[in-house]
Amino acid sequence: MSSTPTEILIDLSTAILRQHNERLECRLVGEATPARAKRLPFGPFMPHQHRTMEIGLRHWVREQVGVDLAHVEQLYTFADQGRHASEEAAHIVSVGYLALTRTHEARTPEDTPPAPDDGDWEDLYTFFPWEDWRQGRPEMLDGQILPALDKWLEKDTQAADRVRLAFGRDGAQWDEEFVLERYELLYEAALVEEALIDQDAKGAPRPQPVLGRALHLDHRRILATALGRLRSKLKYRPVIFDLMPSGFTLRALQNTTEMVMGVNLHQQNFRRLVEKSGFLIATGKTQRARGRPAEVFRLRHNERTERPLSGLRVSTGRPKPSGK
Amino acid sequence: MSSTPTEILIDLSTAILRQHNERLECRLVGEATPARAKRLPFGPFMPHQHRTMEIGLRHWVREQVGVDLAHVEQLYTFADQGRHASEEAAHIVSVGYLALTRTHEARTPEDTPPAPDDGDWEDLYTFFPWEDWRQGRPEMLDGQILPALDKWLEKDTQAADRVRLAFGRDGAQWDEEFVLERYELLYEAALVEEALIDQDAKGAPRPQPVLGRALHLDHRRILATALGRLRSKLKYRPVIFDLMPSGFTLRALQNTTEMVMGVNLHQQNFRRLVEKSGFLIATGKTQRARGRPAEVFRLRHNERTERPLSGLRVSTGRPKPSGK
DNA sequence: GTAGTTATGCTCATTTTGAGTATAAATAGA
DNA sequence: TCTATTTATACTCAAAATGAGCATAACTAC
Repeated sequence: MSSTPTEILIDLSTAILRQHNERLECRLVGEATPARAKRLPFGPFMPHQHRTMEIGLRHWVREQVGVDLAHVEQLYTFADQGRHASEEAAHIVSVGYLALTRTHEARTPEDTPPAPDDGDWEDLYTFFPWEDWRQGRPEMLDGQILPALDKWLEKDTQAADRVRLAFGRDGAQWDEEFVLERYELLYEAALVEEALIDQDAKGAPRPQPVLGRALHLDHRRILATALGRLRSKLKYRPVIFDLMPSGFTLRALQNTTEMVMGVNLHQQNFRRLVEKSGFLIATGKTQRARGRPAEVFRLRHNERTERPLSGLRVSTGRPKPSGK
Repeated sequence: MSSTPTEILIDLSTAILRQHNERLECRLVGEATPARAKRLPFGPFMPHQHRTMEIGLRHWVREQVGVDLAHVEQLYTFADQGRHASEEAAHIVSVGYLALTRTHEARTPEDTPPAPDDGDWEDLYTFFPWEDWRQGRPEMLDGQILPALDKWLEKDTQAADRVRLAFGRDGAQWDEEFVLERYELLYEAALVEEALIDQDAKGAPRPQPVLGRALHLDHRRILATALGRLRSKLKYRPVIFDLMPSGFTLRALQNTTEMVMGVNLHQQNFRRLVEKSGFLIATGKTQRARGRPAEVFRLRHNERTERPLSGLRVSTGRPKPSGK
């Protein structure tokens, strides 16, 4: 293509998440065709225009995607596009970002519907159905994933311990933060479509179940990194509020937390945790729905800078004592 | 220099840490001259030779630096070299890495001295003296840093809250993980040499105290990121063992932890914590020095893959109840 | 021996956490 | 209007984790 020895392009790919319609949603671009899956919003990094990558990113996200980002965080820089067909022009290094945004809130109950961001937002868990434990342990785990992994392990016995840890078998706990580790294992075991594409561009016969919806190139890997990082970060930094509107009930906060963590939490203890954290201030207003009206809270000082940013130490239950 | 619109080079800079001589040490390269400070070990990323950046990194580290890396972790990708004089040839994006390595252990007490890695290893805290609280709160904080920051805040009052949080004032706790935040503030307030260099290449009169030793370009920023990440990661993943030799006493483990965290820990509680974690197995051997001989432990299964990798939830003390 | 030093064992009061039960305040339908 | 249902909020209680210290063991140095 070019004669320069290493022509490198930097591509900023961003997992933009929001909470909307009782779902954790991710913004996508492009049309899904049989040949090409959708992809994350992206833009090139242009060192001459933007001093830092984050500035560049915020810029084209606002232009192309039309949302204002609350929290922005660099995730990881992937250079091994070689794991995909390297027909692409130059070498592309993609820097993955996680961004959180708030849905616009209706000011009054009768206000315009929540400004249905015209973009293409999809439920995050369509890409990682095995990560959503809110309805209990997903059946696909015991029904499809673990059997298929076991079959794979017969050949590659090396990975047995990684599988055990990532998928919480044999006394190991399911750790909801290991999103990336699980996805990578499924990729290696050729249980996700991206692996099949990479292995063999010509439609080879698909073995095994093909799990979750695919994305362009390694974008699902970036998305997995994003979810894992967000789940992890929730516990020690107050990022959850960047997914919330300015006023919200504790139940809404809990719902959002549960969406992100992929598990259900104990309501009374969640309340205790949040109240003790001191992040919130009651507004005095209430919001009514079906049962008893709920108090509306807002962030203290409208800012997160107030206290030792400890985050919500949400816990997903104590490990059951195994044998011994 | 070149006519291509965006010629980008990727530079892998690595903070390689080890524990040696009762110190937490960092590997440096280059000679310090008045014009140029030392720098972190680095190498270019060559997409044609190495499939992933980490592979490339491990390769040239072994060649040039001559150490085997235990833990390797990508930290952050910095593109704003523009914050430095952009006379440099092309645009350089530097990907920062954190790597941990073990010092070679003498097999018997009379063995060859611990293979004094011929490289240039320096005490990490010469670059961040304010981060070491093992001898108590560093005097330079109240003596130099905070007064200078206050003076700076008179002009830029915006940053007051960031300073409060990062440096733990007005009831905020000192959070040992905020290494980067503190360094960035010192940079912005022009209290570190790198800031003076960037602002004005020609030796302008140095105001203020100049804190800690400087490094090339933004390498001290990478190092700050490394220390912060390591301090944070200790608490939830068992990375500390990648700094330890194969057999060690609990006191040695505690010393290493204290070096990293920059604080002293309660010995008995540390022991309880480690024992409960189940990471270690007593070898039956003991190691004698001055007082009662200490038992030598080693990692379980010689691997970290055993259990829910919870890390050592080291605590640095409960926040003192302030007013109310 | 004896003093000093370090490792290890154990106790104890608090705090945090997981898991309930109980009560309050609304809606929806008979 | 009454009643069942739903949701929010308040409290309780036992178990586990945590912070701090005392006590003892097993050495070295003199």
